[in-house]
This record gives sequence, structure tokens and C-alpha cells, in this order.
Amino acid sequence: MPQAQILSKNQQVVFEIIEKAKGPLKAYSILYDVQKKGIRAPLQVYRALDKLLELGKIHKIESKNAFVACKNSNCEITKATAFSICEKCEKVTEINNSKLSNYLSAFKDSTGMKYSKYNLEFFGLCKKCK
Amino acid sequence: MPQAQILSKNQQVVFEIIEKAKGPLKAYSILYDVQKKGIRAPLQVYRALDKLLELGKIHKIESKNAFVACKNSNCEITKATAFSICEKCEKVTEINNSKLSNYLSAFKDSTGMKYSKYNLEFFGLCKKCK
DNA sequence: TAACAAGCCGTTATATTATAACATTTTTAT
DNA sequence: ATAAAAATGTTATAATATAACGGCTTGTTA
Ligand SMILES: [Zn+2]
Ligand SMILES: [Zn+2]
Ligand SMILES: [Zn+2]
Ligand SMILES: [Zn+2]
Repeated sequence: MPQAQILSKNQQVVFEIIEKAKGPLKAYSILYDVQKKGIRAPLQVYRALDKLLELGKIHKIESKNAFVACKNSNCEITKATAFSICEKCEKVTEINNSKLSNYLSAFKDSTGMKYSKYNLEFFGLCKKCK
Repeated sequence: MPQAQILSKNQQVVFEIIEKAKGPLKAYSILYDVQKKGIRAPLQVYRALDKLLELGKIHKIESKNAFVACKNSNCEITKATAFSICEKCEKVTEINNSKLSNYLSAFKDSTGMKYSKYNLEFFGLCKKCK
């Protein structure tokens, strides 16, 4: 069983902010939030974000340049992500659907290219906004 | 039959650059290319890009902040896009696979949310780079 | 234990991507 | 002809992200 990753101080601080947030956070909004904890520069935030992404503890919502904590029991699968995004209230949910992930992981295009990673973003209206 | 959209001058200029390109282009690289045609400011480029996106003549590769011409016979379906991206040579191909698009267009998550749009990006190594 | 590598940290400066705000002109539809 | 809608041009600025430099800590190993 793999040892739980120990996060460094800055990584921990940034991760906690993202984990507690109700929705995706932008890098500079994270920076603002962590200033009281002594993190002052964008680069400090971006470095923590990079590491957390690499570990699969967070994901980036590409269409929003924002970050969310992984909701799939600390996703080893930073390589296979799918999100649902409400176009009205901006609510983002990580989709955890094994049929979908199996389908996409097995997908091969006509050129025979085999993929090692994918990211899927669905857009629509959530229950509340519909 | 819907009349072919007539592009304005700036839209046409920007579109031609993207269409002729061998790969995805970034906004400021487009700006550089079109300066000889009298387009001087970022906004002029971004406005053209916005319109072209809306028309489905181009798509944005979110993970790269770059733009490609639509290869699916001028995609009415700017709402259902899928790309394959080589992580080594950066080659990007628009995937045109009806099984995949049917599957994704019909996808419903556990909350019953129905989607009006999606974007999927696959990453891997292309034939050449493999 | 010396010395080396790897990872993390802090700081300043700068690059890259994108939009705000305002004034004007062109195109389209009535 | 008139009014509404779309496109243009320009300046300034906002938002997102990385480069470059130097130092500190920790664990490995010669
Ligand atoms: Zn996850
Ligand atoms: Zn909503
Ligand atoms: Zn297309
Ligand atoms: Zn390649």
C-alpha cells in the first residue's frame, strides 16, 4: 500500500483552501486567501498547484482556469477526468462514472492513436438552474 | 438551406491565418501574423476569434489556449468537440467519430443533468512520435 | 562525516492571455 | 431615411502564468 503523500507546508495550505471551497478557485483568488498564512507571491501558489495536480489531489478546470479538489477518493487518475459544469451558477462536479471512464479509456481513433490521458468537460444547466 | 455566413474583413483575415496553419495558433501569434494586414490590437483579434468560435468555424483548444479551424465540414456542432493532442509534437487533430459523439451527446450523469455541450481533449503520442 | 542531489522556499521581474471603456463607422432591416 | 445591430479602431489595464536567481533543508551515499 502506497504511503500517503506528505505535503509540504505551502502545498498543504493551498490544498486546504481548495478542498474547503464550494467551487473552483482561481490562482489569484487562492493567493489572496493564503496571504494571511505567509504566502505572498503568485509563484508560490503556482508551484503548490503544480505539485497538487501532479499528485492528483486537485484538477484544473481548463475552460475556467480554476482548480478543484479531486472528489474521487484522491484520484490516482489525474489522467482521466470528467466534469459537469453549470453554465448559469458555475457549479462544477467531478463525474465518477465507470462506464464513461471505461469507454473513454478504451477509445481509439481512426489513426490508431492510443491515449494515455483525457479531460472531458460537459456544460449545461444544473438541477437548480434548470 | 442556410446561407453561408459572410465573414467581415477582420474575421476573414483571422480565419484564413488559422485555416492555413499546420497546428493550433495562439492569439498573439495570430496578431503578429495579421499586422501586415492592418490589424494592430489584441482586441481586434479576440473579437474576430469570438465570432468565429460562435459560428463554429474555429475551436479553442482549452489546454493550450490556442485555436484551430474546424475540420468537420464547418461544424454546426461547436457544442460537441473532441480533439486528440500529441504530447510530444503538439499535433492536434479534431476527432470525427459518430459513435463517440452519439455516446457523449446522450450521456446523463447520476443527477439527471442533461448537457447541451461538451469538450473532450485526449492526450497521447501520435503515430510519428510513438 | 563530507559532499552531493533533490525538493522546497522566497523574491523580483517579466511574459502571456484576455478584457474594459470609449468613440466611430458600416451594415442591415424597417 | 431611420433606427438598430454589428463591426471597427484605439488606449489602457486586468488576469493568468513563468523566468531567473539564490538559499535552505533533507535524505543518500561515498
Ligand atoms: Zn479526480
Ligand atoms: Zn446551476
Ligand atoms: Zn469542428
Ligand atoms: Zn507527435
